[in-house]
Amino acid sequence: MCKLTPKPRKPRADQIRNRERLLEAARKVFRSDNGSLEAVARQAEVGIGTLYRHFPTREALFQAVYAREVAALEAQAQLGELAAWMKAALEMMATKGGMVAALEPVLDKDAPFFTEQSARMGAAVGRLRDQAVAAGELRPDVTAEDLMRVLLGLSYGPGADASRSGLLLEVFLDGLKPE
Amino acid sequence: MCKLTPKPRKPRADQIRNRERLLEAARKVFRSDNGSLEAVARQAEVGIGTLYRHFPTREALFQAVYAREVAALEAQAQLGELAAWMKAALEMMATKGGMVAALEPVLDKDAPFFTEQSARMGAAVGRLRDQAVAAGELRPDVTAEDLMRVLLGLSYGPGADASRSGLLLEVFLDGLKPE
DNA sequence: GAATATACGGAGGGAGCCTCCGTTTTGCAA
DNA sequence: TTGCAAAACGGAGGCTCCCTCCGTATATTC
Repeated sequence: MCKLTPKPRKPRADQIRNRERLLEAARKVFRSDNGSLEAVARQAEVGIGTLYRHFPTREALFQAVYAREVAALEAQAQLGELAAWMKAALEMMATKGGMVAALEPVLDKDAPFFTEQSARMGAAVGRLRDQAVAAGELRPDVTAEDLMRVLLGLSYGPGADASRSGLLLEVFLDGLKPE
Repeated sequence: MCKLTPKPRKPRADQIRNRERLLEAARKVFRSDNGSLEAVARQAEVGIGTLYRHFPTREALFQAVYAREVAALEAQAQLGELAAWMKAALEMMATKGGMVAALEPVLDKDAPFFTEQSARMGAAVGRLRDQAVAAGELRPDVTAEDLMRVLLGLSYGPGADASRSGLLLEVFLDGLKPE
């Protein structure tokens, strides 16, 4: 009388367990190792096939791992302080190297589909940015994507130096004022 | 009577020819393909072993390919205009994706040896930066490495968008003024 | 034209990516 | 409980890339 959908089965226990193991392993491996997916599977003591079934693409795994970080940044964005938010985001990226992975998809124009994570992230930043523009605190020709790009650029790639990126963000924020 | 060194032989013709082919092939492959070294060798119609003999590491190949670009930027730096130079560098990177590879080594603190290319590049930027500081046009707390970092960050990695990076550099340069 | 230093090519071993499918486990109904 | 089909598991296997090593080919030199 209740379930009109075919047959809702309880998810299997091993499925849940393995997913958890994989996420845990991925966090470790992404932070140190070269980030090979096979290494993640090994660390999780799970077959490589299992990894791919849970997370069909590398992206999917990244997204899942850093969903929590995204949520935190999203919450922080509620406060409505653009400059403060960018500093917090930078901080987060500095301490948690892999965090950048969560930002990437937002910027990838070619992404086959806008995932929920990146959509939420993008929306949060967009809101912040719009408020700042409305308040006359931000050059209107700078978009939310631009802001993400800079954050990513400052903390990503070879030569990224956490001890300097704070200063560089400062410089950038200075330049962001209109007029 | 002249050569005290053992036996100076003329370099073989095929050696020179192959080196040229490899550089040409590398330029093409780095710009489009995934940048696999095997692809470079194939494109050059040369054995993989030959590639490795000429360029023992990926870095070595990159460096050779972009040595000319570096020289151009170095020349441009002679003009002594920091802002103009950064714009030119950005432009170059936008049109020639692989150019970033030439900048990377400058930023890599862990590089086992400071190559000539990166040393020249670093020196050129350092000079520009010092002049700008002396002229009171640049915050003295920003180093030459910082400048490179930003250039790299704006044009490198996922989401890099040549059409936006010009504006972002503008913003950054605005923020660079002291006071 | 021969000798020999020099360069060439690619086989081969290691590793990662991803797919596919036979085997095992699990939830559910009888 | 027991049985069974759905769901999940694991890893072999086919592909590509990385890099080394060494037998073969060739340009220079005498």
